[in-house]
This record gives sequence, structure tokens and C-alpha cells, in this order.
Amino acid sequence: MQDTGDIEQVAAGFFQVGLYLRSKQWRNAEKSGLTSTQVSILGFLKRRGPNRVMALARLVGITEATASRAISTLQRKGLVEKSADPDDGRATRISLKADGVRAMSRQSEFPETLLAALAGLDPAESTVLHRVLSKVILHLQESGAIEPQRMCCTCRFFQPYVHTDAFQPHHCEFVDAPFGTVSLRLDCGDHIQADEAVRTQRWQRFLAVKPLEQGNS
Amino acid sequence: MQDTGDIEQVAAGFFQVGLYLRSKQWRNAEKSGLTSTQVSILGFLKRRGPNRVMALARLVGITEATASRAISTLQRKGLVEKSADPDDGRATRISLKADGVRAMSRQSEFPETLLAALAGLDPAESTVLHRVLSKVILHLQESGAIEPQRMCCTCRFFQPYVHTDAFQPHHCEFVDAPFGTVSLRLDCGDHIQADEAVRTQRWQRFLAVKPLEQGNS
DNA sequence: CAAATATAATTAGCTCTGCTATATATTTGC
DNA sequence: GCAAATATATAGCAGAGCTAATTATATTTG
Repeated sequence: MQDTGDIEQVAAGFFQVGLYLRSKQWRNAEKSGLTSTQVSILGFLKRRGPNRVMALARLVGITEATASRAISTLQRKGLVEKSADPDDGRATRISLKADGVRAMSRQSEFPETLLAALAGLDPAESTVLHRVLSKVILHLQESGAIEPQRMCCTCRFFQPYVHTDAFQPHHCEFVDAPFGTVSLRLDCGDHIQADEAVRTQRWQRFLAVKPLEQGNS
Repeated sequence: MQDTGDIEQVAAGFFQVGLYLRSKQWRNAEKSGLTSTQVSILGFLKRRGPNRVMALARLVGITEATASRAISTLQRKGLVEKSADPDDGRATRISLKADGVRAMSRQSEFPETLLAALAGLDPAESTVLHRVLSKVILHLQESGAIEPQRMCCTCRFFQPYVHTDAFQPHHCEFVDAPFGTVSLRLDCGDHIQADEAVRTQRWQRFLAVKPLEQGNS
């Protein structure tokens, strides 16, 4: 007899990890002196390059007013700089300065302890976890709860489960190579959004494969 | 060829979900007027009953000073009350008042959108996710990153993988009944910490089973 | 038993978050 | 060219989260 389990328990687990991620502990341990919001902003700038205030606000999930001030604080600390956006006179272009890059490389964007815990998972668990996070994040983003992410499962280059190799069943048309579920990206620099139709069709193909049918890749 | 995947991607996934959980959006949607810290405190009080300021601070992962003030705010809002701790004259006992109970039942402790996303997982994914969260949270707690939780995998009543039923391989000695991985608890009211030796021995037994060997329970 | 030490909670002072509402400048649409 | 929309910034508010200092009670120790 197979029950669905207790969803609240799982949510509580995410919450637990979330509490830790937002706590100042791990950031203090690495002596950055940055708040969690500031690290988030720097993280997005690092991964996505220069961005507007508005875009950063949406990505981090805060209002533009809050983002504006947090960015000013980062500017005062010499970690980012503002410049005029060439395409739009109203907009401000925020980019990392050398010290900002250094701050983000000196410490990971994520606490070592969490990375160690995740590294301790076995490959089969890792595979399922990648699938699960893709599903959950896509759901949040389709509900409008979070900003659309540059993830494989909405990318025009993503071809899920087209290879017979159990370890590398997917194909990325951008690099024209097969890859495994553990390499599914949640934030890829080469991401280009696929058309609605293509996207849902491929996502259905992705969902159709039961996670345990694909070997331990 | 089996690679370990990109740990940072997974961490980023947790971070993404964490960003959403701490955003005010979903709480506003349910019109509670409470901050995320306040909801956390109320949640622990709901699940664990009356508690001291210090205990709550550790559970939420904030300093006692911050907890003290947040609790005073909740008191001012009429959601909790303070009373003298019978065992220790220095301590304060915080308990939910009727309005606090009502506030916590009116809205879930977690956003509906996240619960819906998790409900959409298939049972095999859910199983692995429970295992993974148990492993990750245990690791965080053994590293001293978070406060010890009342989870099955440190409980004296927990007997992992002692039944042949693939759907209900574990046994809880407290209720004297078998149960499945999806029912693993991260916060159980009947939890009693097992001795160090017993705990590690059982945890080894838990880890020894590959997640995919147990069927889709 | 009294003195020293440790613990539980609070308070004050600081920086920063995050919100709404408002102001300012620019772009876009008609 | 002018109204509406858009991008940012600022002010004012409640609150988070920190450290350091204070108060009151417990515990340990000479």
C-alpha cells in the first residue's frame, strides 16, 4: 500500500534549510559582512552579468524600492557600480566591481556545510533531486510565485530523454551533446526560452519518464 | 559514465525555494500581517507547545535578543503570552494564545503554491526526497549549523529497513507499526533521542540501502 | 554558607530589510 | 506634442538581526 506521504513534512524540510540559508551564521563564518539580500544580488550579477535594478528586484523577489537601496549600500561598499543604461535613459546598469567579484569568489554563494551535505548524496538520489527541484521550481515560476529562471526545462535547446544511454538521456542542442539528469541546470547562461507549445510538449516527455526507469544516472 | 552533477545547481535550487519562502508575497496573499520570523516562532509553538525564549531562538536560528523582541511583538499583537517557567525563575514560558492558534490555522505555515508543487511529485520522487531531506538536515545538524530536530533518524523508536514490504520497510517502536520512507518525519512529537551508538548504527543501516532498491514506496 | 561564576531574558544602539506612497526623469503610444 | 506607462529613487514606517551591557536567578566552589 502506497501512500503519498506528508507534504507538510517535506515543506518543513525546505523551510528548515531555508532558515539556515537566510541565517547570518554561515555568512559570518566566512566574514563577508554582507546580508543575505546583498549576497543574492551579487550572486545574480556574478552569474548573469550587469543588470537593471528592476530585473534584480524581480530575481531576488523584493520590491524595486528595497532593491534600489540595497544596491546603493553595495555601491557605498565599493562592490558594485552604477552606470547609465545605453538603451534606456531611465534605467541604471548595475555591474560588479573588482571588489565585488573578489567578495563573491572568496566565499561561495552557498554555505560549505550545505554543499558538503549535498555532495554526500549518492548519484541516484542526486538524479532524483535534480528532477524534483526542476519540477518544483517550474511550478513556482508558472504560478507566478517566482521570476522565470533560465532552466533547462524551459530552454529551446533542451531535448529530454532522447538517448538510450541511461546515464545521459538528455540532449542539449546548444552544445550538441548528451547529458544526464544530474547535469540539468537551473540557471544556464546559454538559456533561450522555447515557445509555449514546444516547451509543454517537451515537458510532457520529461514527466512521462518515471525517475526510476532511467538507471542510476 | 556517471558524474556527480553540479552541487551548486542543487544548492541554488534550495536557495531559490528559500527566497520564495522568505518573501512576503505568499504571506500577504493570505493577509496575515506577520513576518516570516513571527510565523516561524508561531509554527514551533504550534508543533512543540510552550517553549522558552532561548529554545525558540535556537530553533529559528536567531539570537536570543532578536527572539526576545520578536516575541514581545507577538505578545503585543495578542498572539502569544508569557508566563513564569515553573522550573527556572530566570526563564520565561511562551505559549500560544487563542488568537495565535487561530492565526496559524487560518493560514498554512507554508505557502499553498509550494505544497501544490510538492503534491505533484510522484511517489518514487517523494520517497527519495524524504530520504534526501533527512540526510541533508541530519548533516546540517551534526555540523552544528542548525539546532537538532526531532526527526526519525535520530529517534530511539526508529528501526530503518527491517521489513520486507517495499512500501513500508521501516518500523516505529513507539506506535509499534511499520511505515514507509514517505512517512519519515522531520519533526515528530513522540521523538526521543537515541544514544549515540544506537543512532549511528541505525543510521548506517539506513544509508546502506540504496534508495532505488526499495521499490517505489 | 557566601562568593564567584554561569545562565535566561531583556534593553539600547546600530545597520539593514522590506513595505507603501510619492516624486522625478525618460520613453512610448496616439 | 502630450498623456500614459515605465525605471529609478527617496522618505517614512515596522521590524529583523547583530553586539554589548544590564538584571535577576541558578549553580558551582572554596
